[in-house]
Amino acid sequence: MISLAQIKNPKPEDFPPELEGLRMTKQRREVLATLLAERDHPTANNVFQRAQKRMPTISLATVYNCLEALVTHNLVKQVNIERESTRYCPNLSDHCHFQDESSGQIHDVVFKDGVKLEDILELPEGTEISHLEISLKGIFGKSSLSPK
Amino acid sequence: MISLAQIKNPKPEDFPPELEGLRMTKQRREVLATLLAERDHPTANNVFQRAQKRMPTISLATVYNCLEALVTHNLVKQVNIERESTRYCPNLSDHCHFQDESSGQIHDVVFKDGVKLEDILELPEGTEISHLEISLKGIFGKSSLSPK
DNA sequence: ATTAGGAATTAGAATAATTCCAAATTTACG
DNA sequence: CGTAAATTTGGAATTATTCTAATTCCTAAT
Repeated sequence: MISLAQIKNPKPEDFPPELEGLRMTKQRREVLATLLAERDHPTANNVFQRAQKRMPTISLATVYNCLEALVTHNLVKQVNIERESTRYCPNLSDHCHFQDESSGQIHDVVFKDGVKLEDILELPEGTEISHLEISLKGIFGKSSLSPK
Repeated sequence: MISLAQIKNPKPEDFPPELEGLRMTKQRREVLATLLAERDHPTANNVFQRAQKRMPTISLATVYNCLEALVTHNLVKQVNIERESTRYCPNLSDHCHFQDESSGQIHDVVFKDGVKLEDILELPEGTEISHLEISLKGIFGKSSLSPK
């Protein structure tokens, strides 16, 4: 099954009427496409402003509703960094978030090779993890790649 | 240097007038003692209610101020779990937080032996971590120890 | 096509945690 | 002791998010 999150820049039209059991309404399409178009971890309000450009009648409440629906159906992840407003991320692979303190930008960070967090924590027998979030702050080193 | 956080049940009177460069006012003493007395990750409001019992004139705003001061001076840590209200934790050792979904209780979880999170993340050269938070949710297994 | 019924959208009101404010109090210190 | 700076206080303000109730939209059965 091809993950839609992988598609470069899908237009709202690209989404089938149902996705992961979620009814794909015009607004949900728009919100999802907005998230996929610019993967910079926008807040609900950011999404609202961007979506409004293509769909001027969409409301903030709807954006909240759509985001909630998308999160519930595992098409989008919520990103919490300290007490800041919630951000949204369409990267569904296992990763965590690093906020660079100078730029404010949030970077996705992955685990090295085959590391699983469960393996490095002292958890009692029988523990079941249903949700896990790691967030970091600091100075994000200039990756030697991607010059400019 | 003996860490005050280690003392079993310190009374407010136990704190010196300065701690980590922080002026220890009556209220700050009280808030810190409250946190150390019951280490169950209370919210600001929980702390307020408890502190009020010994100091009926303390205000919620002051509790917020004191908590902020204590956090800034590294005597207390803030605990964020998803969008819930901030909780406070006087355990200063490296650890993360696991919220049991049936009881709502929050458990401190430590890393196995000598694991450092930095070692398992794919971070670009030169990255400096200034803040790091890991939070988990799920079913917290009954530790075979501590029967009752 | 038409329509009934459930789901989704909308605008605005409501909520709740947290922060701000300005005045009163306390504290440190010369 | 007297003064300046820091802290506390109660209440107002803020802000992200949720709720509400009315409307609109879909679906799918006739």
